Amino acid sequence: MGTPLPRDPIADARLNWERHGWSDVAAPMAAITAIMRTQQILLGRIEAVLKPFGLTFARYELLALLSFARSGALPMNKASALLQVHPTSVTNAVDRLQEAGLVIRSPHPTDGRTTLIELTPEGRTLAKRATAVLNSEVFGQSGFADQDVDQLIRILGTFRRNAGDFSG
Amino acid sequence: MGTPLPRDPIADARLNWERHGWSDVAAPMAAITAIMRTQQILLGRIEAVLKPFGLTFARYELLALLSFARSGALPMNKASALLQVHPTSVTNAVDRLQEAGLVIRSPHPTDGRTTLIELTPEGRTLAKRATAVLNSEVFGQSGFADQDVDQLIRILGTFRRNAGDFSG
DNA sequence: GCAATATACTAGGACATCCAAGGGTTTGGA
DNA sequence: TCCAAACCCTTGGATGTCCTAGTATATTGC
Repeated sequence: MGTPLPRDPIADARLNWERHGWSDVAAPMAAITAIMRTQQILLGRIEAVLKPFGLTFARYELLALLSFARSGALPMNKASALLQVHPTSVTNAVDRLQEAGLVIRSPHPTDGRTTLIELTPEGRTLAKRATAVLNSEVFGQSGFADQDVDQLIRILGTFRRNAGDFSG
Repeated sequence: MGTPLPRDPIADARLNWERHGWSDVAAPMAAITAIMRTQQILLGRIEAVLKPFGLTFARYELLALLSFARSGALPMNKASALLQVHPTSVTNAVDRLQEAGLVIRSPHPTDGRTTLIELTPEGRTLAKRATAVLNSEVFGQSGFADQDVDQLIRILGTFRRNAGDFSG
């Protein structure tokens, strides 16, 4: 997984698709496979940057989300919806963040079913520090040209809307 | 995770970034986050299609890779390199595919360290059937416009090359 | 008012990914 | 020739994701 391959494996897969008579879907196959691989590369970079903070991307995302909430607190179901992950994934992340003293669970004032996740001062500080490093080490050096960033935002935004992520 | 949100959470995150004075990296942050989410959506669709076959995407990828190898067999380390995943992930996938009778492990004829993964007739048949459904249900209905597919292949191809995936 | 339905969170299980470490096989330089 | 270094695969552990099911609380409708 270290040395670069002599050929692009995804381009090769596309050629294989075409050779087998699936030319009509070869291009989307290649695009989708490229998205999978790109996500893997980016996630690796992000996790490497967050590791010194004792954070994973899943935990960081939750921390960052809370840090932008005015009160520094959110119901778990709201966090699940905004992060677009399964509720059990939020439970998992909160468990670990709570162990680390970065968030606390507190009961919802009016709805007994709901649990609020609240940022602790330590959590807020760590979120700030982690964001600064992510900005400089990952987002600031994404390797995408500016106009390509715009293209990605447009293309993937349309895709996500069509997939039912949001209606706006 | 079912109902569409009223607003695009990634666009909101971008606004938050800009509000906090990180405008210079807000766009790449949004693009990268969109890639993460898009991958999640696509993986979900793929897994749903493969589930009736008793396959996951990881196992399918290995099966497909083998089906394109002339001999229907590949060394594990080669599969690991081409699929760009950790060797232990290949071990895991092969274990399960072997239990299902879709591949068999065989010793390398000259190198005692190497294990060959070989497609069984059942494995080859299943790969073919699964590919047909993936083509029609996922790749053929990706939701990307044709020119956007080309853009994605170009943008992500450049990114992957710069990230060291391949040198070609 | 009370039962039926809907919602919120958590527990347990199946999978996948990576890392670290260990045992076997080859290769290559002293 | 021979031993150290490199390489290949597997095991064990930590994390994350999702699904299914179960418990508790709210809401709805009769």
